[in-house]
Amino acid sequence: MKQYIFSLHSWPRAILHVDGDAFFTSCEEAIHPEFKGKPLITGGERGIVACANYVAKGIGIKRGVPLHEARTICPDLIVLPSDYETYSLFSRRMFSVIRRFTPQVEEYSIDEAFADITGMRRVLHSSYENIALAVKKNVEKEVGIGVTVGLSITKVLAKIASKYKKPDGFTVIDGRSIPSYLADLPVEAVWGIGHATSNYLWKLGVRSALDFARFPERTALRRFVKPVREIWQELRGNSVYPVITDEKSRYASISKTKTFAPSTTNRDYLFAQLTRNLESACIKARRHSLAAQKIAVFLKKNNFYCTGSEVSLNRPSALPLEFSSLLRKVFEAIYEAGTQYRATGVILLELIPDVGTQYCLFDDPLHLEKVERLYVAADSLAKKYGKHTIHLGGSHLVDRLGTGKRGESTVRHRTRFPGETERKHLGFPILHNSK
DNA sequence: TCTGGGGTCCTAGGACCC
DNA sequence: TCTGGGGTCCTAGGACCC
Repeated sequence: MKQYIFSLHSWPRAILHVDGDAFFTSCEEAIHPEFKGKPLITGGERGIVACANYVAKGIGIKRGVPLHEARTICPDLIVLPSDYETYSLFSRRMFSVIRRFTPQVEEYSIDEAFADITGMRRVLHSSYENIALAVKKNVEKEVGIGVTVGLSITKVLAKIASKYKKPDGFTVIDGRSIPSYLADLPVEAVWGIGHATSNYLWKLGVRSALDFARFPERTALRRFVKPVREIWQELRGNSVYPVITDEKSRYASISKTKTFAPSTTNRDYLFAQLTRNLESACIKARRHSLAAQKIAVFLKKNNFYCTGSEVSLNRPSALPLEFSSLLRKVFEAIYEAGTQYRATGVILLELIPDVGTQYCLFDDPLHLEKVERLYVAADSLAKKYGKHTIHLGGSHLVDRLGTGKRGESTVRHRTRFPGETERKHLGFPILHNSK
């Protein structure tokens, strides 16, 4: 068995990386052809450029630029809010076109896919290069957006190929031409090599991707940590990253963070922000029928350092009320009076499908049912009137109305909160309308 | 680069238990 | 009570990516 797997990977694979060109704006142009050829950006709702089309890029409007600056550069700029629902639709269409060529498709992000077409030449009566070209042509024709395609023998090399020329690029890196593509590529431009690693490699005398690929094996195995070792292998043409075909519908985590300007020391304000983070995260979790088994809470200081804590729950949940007294306790443990904080965040972790409530021995099923019904109602109201139509009352109320010990669990070592007292539920929680 | 928001994976080292 | 070793679980946090 082992031998079989090994031999399967011993001949070169053919891997495609398909990358949407200025994806968000391309989707908008597909819907509104009248925008084509004009400077266009999305991100209007956040005040910064999320995506710029190539016309806008040509006059210096890049991702991350503040809107007012972009408008100064180009008064005629067309500014649209990002419409993720629509882009997801285009994304799914792109993936389904690629799937016609091979079932081995990885939905890497909303605008990127990897596809393993190894062994498809005979089936499709075509060379790998022509299959790759056909993928590009078909996506463009059927989805109506431009894509860049890279073809090589590993994922990292396919990524380098698609990056080599864009937009509307098509690059093939076969085994023999690997060195010529890596020679002029700075090592920090390789997928997976960030600041920390490139600094380290710099000290070892590695400058280009080719230096990295040619790094002696003995030293590489000893000096590189696993992720770096794997990239090193991939650059040398040894495929170690599989194309992951699992549906990416399940999140491992859901986070909500909020940065505020100016920063603040105000404890009530910070807690209220955390409460809102928690609610938003839970809304998203419920939308995907997921429940968290763990929650992380953090505060970001002005110097960008975060203090926070992770806590396990004794029962998976996506209902803020069940977390609320826990949230309070974690907050009290990490908050330092007088410290300026610039952001808050909540992360729901270890998400599992929410298959109805699993009651614990000492839970009160009647109460839980009430809480659940409440959120079903809240979610349907949110659908009609928008998020946060209904939310938990002010932070002082949140504390008083905590659901007591239920829903909490053992809080481990560094985040132990002694002196916890059992609190009886005070009746139906008070909610108020934010409008 | 005066730094938004949403994710994933890996690892060192502490806690706890023989 | 002290000492040592080994295994497992878990958290904090680093590093990267889109």
